[in-house]
This record gives sequence, C-alpha cells and structure tokens, in this order.
Amino acid sequence: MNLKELSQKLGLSQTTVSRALNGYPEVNEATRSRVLEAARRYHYRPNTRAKSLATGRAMAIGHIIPISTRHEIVNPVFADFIAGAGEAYAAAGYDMLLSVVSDAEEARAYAELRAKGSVDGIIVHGPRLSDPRIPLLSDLGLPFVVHGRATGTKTPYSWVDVNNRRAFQRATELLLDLGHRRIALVNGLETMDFAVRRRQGHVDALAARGLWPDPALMRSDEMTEAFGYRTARELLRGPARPTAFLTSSLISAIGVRRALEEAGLRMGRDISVVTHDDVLSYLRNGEEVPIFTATRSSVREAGRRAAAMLIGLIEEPGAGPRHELLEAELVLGGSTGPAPQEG
Amino acid sequence: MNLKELSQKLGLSQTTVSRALNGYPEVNEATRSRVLEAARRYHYRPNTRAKSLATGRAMAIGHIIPISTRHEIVNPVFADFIAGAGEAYAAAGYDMLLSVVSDAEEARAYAELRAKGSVDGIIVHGPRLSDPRIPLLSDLGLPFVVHGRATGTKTPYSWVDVNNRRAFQRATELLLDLGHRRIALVNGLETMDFAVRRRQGHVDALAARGLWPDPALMRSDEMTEAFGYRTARELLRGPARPTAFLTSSLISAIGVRRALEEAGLRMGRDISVVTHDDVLSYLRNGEEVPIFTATRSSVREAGRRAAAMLIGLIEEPGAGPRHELLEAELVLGGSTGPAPQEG
DNA sequence: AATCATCTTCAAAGCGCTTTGGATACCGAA
DNA sequence: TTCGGTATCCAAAGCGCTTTGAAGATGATT
Repeated sequence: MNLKELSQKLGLSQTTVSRALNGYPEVNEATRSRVLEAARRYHYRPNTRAKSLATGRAMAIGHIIPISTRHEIVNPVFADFIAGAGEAYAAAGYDMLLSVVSDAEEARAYAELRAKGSVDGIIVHGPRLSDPRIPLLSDLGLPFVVHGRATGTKTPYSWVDVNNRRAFQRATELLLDLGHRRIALVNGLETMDFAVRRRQGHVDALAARGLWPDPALMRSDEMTEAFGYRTARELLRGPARPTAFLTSSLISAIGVRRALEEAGLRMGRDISVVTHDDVLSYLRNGEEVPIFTATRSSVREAGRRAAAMLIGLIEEPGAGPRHELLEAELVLGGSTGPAPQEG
Repeated sequence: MNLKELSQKLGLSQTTVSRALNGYPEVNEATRSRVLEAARRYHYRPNTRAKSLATGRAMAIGHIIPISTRHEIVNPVFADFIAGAGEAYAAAGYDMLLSVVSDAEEARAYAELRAKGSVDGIIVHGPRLSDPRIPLLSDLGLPFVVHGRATGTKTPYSWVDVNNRRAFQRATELLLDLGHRRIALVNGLETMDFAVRRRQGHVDALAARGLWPDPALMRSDEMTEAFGYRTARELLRGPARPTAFLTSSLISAIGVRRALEEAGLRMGRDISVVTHDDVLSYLRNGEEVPIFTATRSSVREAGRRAAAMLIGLIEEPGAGPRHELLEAELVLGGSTGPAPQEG
C-alpha cells in the first residue's frame, strides 16, 4: 500500500493525504480522521527511502564500529551503548545504521556515509588522542557526537564522556587511604583517550600525596580477561609486588581475580582491587553487594545521552557544540580492604 | 556532487554516466574510463536513497535486537555476531540497519520495517520455542535467516545454528566418563530454543547411561555472572551437592567459579566445570590453555554465515530455505578432572 | 449582488537515481 | 547507393514521497 493507492481509495489527492498524515493544519479535521482511519486499516507506512529523498533527511544515524585490526576485538561496551542509543532513536523516529569497519578504512567509511546521504548524523566511538576523525567529520559538515573525548584536538566538537580522570583519582585516593602504596594500574590501550585520562587521574592522586608512580606497575593493553590475568600473575611474582590493583574494566578485573585465586590470595584481604564498571547488562558487578569496589558509570545511559544530544544537533542546526560530563560513582564492594602490614 | 552535476561536467547524459558507473556494456570503453576517472576525482557516490527508490532494492539488512523487558538485558553475544555479519555485508555492499526494540513490540517492528521498505532482508535473533516471528516474517514475504532454530515451527525457514544438543550431549558424556554422577545444568532461559536443545542433549547423555536427571540440579535463567554465582552457591550448600557444573555461557561459568572460590573449592580438582564458549573477542577462554573445558563455537563465524546466507536468499529469490548446522568443538581445559571419591 | 478572506483541496514539480524506448552514427553487405 | 546491424548515446518516464502555487468552495461583509 503506497500513498497513491491510499489516496485513490479515499478519493483524495496525494497532497491532502500526505498533509493529513503529517499533521499539517490546512486540512479538515473530518477528512484527517478519515485518512488516519484508512491508513490504520490498510497498515499504510510511508516508504522511508521516498520520504527521505523528498525531505532530504535520512532519518537515520550512523555508528561506525571500528574493529581493532591488531586484535580483532569488538568493544564489549558497544552492545550496551547501542541499546541506550537505540531507545533514544526509536523514540525520535530515527533508524540506526551500523558499519563494522576495520580501523584502517574508517575515514573512508565516514566520507562514504556522507556522500551516499544515508545518515543525518554520526556517533563516533572510541576516540583516540588527537583523533583524526574529528577534523574529518567537522570538514564533512555532518553533525556528530563523540562518545568520549580526544585530547589534543583543536576543532570544537560535541561529546558525552565520563569524568575518567576524576574517577581514577578518587579510586586511587581510596586505596591510598586504606594504606596501599604499591598500586598496579591495569589500564586500557593508551592510544585510547579514556585510558590516558585514567592514568592521569591515578598519577595525580599519587602526586598529591608526594608519591611517584612506578612505571613497572602501569600496564596497558586491550581490556580482556586474559590481559588482567596475565598482568596480575606477572606482577604478583615480581619483585615489587603490588598490594592493590586498579583496573579499567570489569572484565580485566575478573582476570585479576583469577590470578589472585590461583596464587591463593584472598581478594579484599590480601590484595585489594578497584575497577571501573560500565554497568553492562549481562555483566553486573554482583547483585545487592558489589563484588568489586568500583567507579561506576552506565554506558547505556551514555548511549542514551549521546543519541539525544545528536538528535538535538540535527534538529537545531545553528547551535554550537555541546558537552556532557558524567560523573562516575565510587561504590564500595568486597574487593577492598586495608593494606596488609609489610612482611 | 550528484549524477546530474557529474554528467554536466562530463558533457554526457545522466543515462550514459549511470550506465558507465554500473558496468553496463552499451557504453564506449573510452567514455567509461573518462566517467570513472571523473567520479573518482569528484568523490562521487550515488545517493543510496535515490538509488534504492529507483531499483526497489534497499541494499540494507535489518537486525532487530530484542531487549528482554524483564531484565533489560542485551545479549552479550550480539556484538560479536554483528561484527561477523558486518564483514559479510560490507563485502557485498549492504548496510546494516539496527532496531533495538523491547520484545513486546517486536512483531510490529518487523511489519514496519517491511512496510517502510527500509530493508531487503532480516536476521532473526534469539529464537524461542514455536517463535511467532517466523510465520509472521514468512507472511510478510521478506527474506530472513534465523540465528538458531525454533522447535515446533511448521513454516519452513532458513537458519544457521550450532548443534547445541550434540554439544551438550558430548559435554555430559565427558563428565560421566570422568566419573561424575551429580551434574548441575546451569542453562539459559528455557523459553529460548537453544536452552531447550542443550537440556535435551544433557538428558539424552544421562539416559544413555541409565541415569535419571535430577530436576533440582537443573536451573535456567538469563545467563549472567550473578546467575552462575547464585546457583552454584545454592547447590553447593544444598543436600545433593553436585560434583560438576555444565553451564551455557562463559559468563555464568565465571560466576560459578566465583562461588567455588568462595567455598574454598578448587576448580578441576574438587569440582569440574564445562561451559559453552561463544568465542567472544573480549572474553577469550584463556590464551594457550583454555581456562574452562568447553564446547566451542564462534558466534562471529555464525554471524558471517548467516549474513552470507541471507544475501544469497535475497539475490536468488526463487531458491528454497537453507540450513547450516555448525558443530561445536569440545576443547579440554583446566576446569575438569575426575570426580572426587564420595565422602 | 458583488467582494473578500478563509478553508480546503488539488495538480504538478522535484528529490537523485535507473531504465525503457528510441535516436544517431557508422560499418560492411547487398 | 541503399539497407540492416551494431555500437553509442540520449530524453523522458518512473520509483513514492513532500511541497509549492493555485484553484474551488464557503461564508461573512459590504
């Protein structure tokens, strides 16, 4: 059923039917309800492609999922972010267009999305330091929102981010307050902006107490379970054994826990662990009582916010860039305790 | 830059330029290369919406991500499946359209996707028993491929699935061979088809040795870490304590491990654990040596296969339904060992 | 009765592409 | 020379929608 057929059935012009459906005022209320009724009866839905051609708006938003070519890893955070964003899109009538692209081809993917006119805006995932995608998108003139920030970028841009520096500063302070002095940082890849900010927060907190960070205790890599395990095992066997771990993801924290368990150490008593928790739906940090003490910030909520922001940018084109900084909560779980006395 | 402008720059008609670009034979090779060159220089990309309007093909494939309204959980398997499917789409020039929809609205979402003409085909995720979506999609006449199967469905349909029954049968046999008799099944929600098949495999293997399944040892729920933990803790404290756990996901297995650890039990010695492993990129089952003994089948590969199958269905409309049954490997890890002697 | 403003409706153009159904030019064969 | 065939190219219609510009109907106003 298309507009032409529907209007013929009603004995009206396409113009009138279109107007009636789109809520224009210049149509008699009686005919409007006739039209609406008929549309419902025949399950009429305007063809999106035709509609966008006519309006020039794609009513779709692009997400480009970069796959790290090095490790072929999909960011686990992604599914929840999408779920949050999806809610916002559905409410506003937008579709979500996904492209999975190896990070080498990402720039081309953006330009293409633009040229093909398939989206009205873009969400940028996983920003790196001085991320080249930002000036690129800025040049393309396509509205976009970055999930995270990109230190060192001159171009103004819109973003939604967690206060990563503050979160890790607070986490470190907590561990220091508990008497820990040798804290291992099990961070994400430091090509990623968030990882650098987290390290900064950690180092700042140490510096505020006159402590120097030990480079041997700072590791960074793709945030897998295996990375957490491997790192913790190595450090626990090494000379300057840490009394606490600060990890960038619940998944690496689980790996750390595995190493502790294997070494016969009890988490929260022998060794403390604090992690960042993205509140992924399938990987909750315990139920009533959190397993891990954590800096907590829902990535799903971030998805909702970013999507809403982008829709705002699209619908009011004049407006300047927007920013939203989410604060992570610091929640206490069973994985932290006072530093054991030096043996 | 659109077709009109490009053809004006070249002093050719839109017809000729379009034909040149799409590889039609009735165009001089000299002019074709002129056209291709110009298209490259001006970064011309045909507008997708216009193209699909004209051809009637959307060049897009829809994925509807159901969010369980009960738990608001996004299937963690999803990101990897998408990554696999995305590769296939990119290679074939298709876009991927995602809708995140609460499971109550799912049927409507399909009909709408169809009526709006935004996709040429659909991938169905997470089929349930006698899933109503299958006859629905069949009626809509939109090509689709199911990731998994739906027992009890009369309508013929195309699917890509893992041999879940066989996998869990083999896993159970392994545990039986090791002398285990009280095996707990920590399954996914049994409204899901895969969970039922896994239970069947498990029960079949028991029956083949003349054993009756103990209902108290079979649990099923959303496959979270917390569910694994909670279940294991409960069963370990109960009267008929199991000597082995068979879990439906690595995530629940991690929860089980946490409970074991807490109870001071050593995995692989005091208690055995076998799990299904979807080979998620961010949650590998160990590195060289698997942590858990597991039935392994890459969900990313399933994504690739399902996408390729769907593209096939779209491009050769006459053909009947296709099926692909992937066998899971049974890999030995450190989590299994002989059943301890009865105390 | 004539005029005007207000409602209500419509025909047709246009969005950017593909594709049908010719045109035109050129070639060798009759 | 004429004709049929082939190789190239083009104008225009059409995909399903929105939107412009205009027209008809209605009722109030003069």
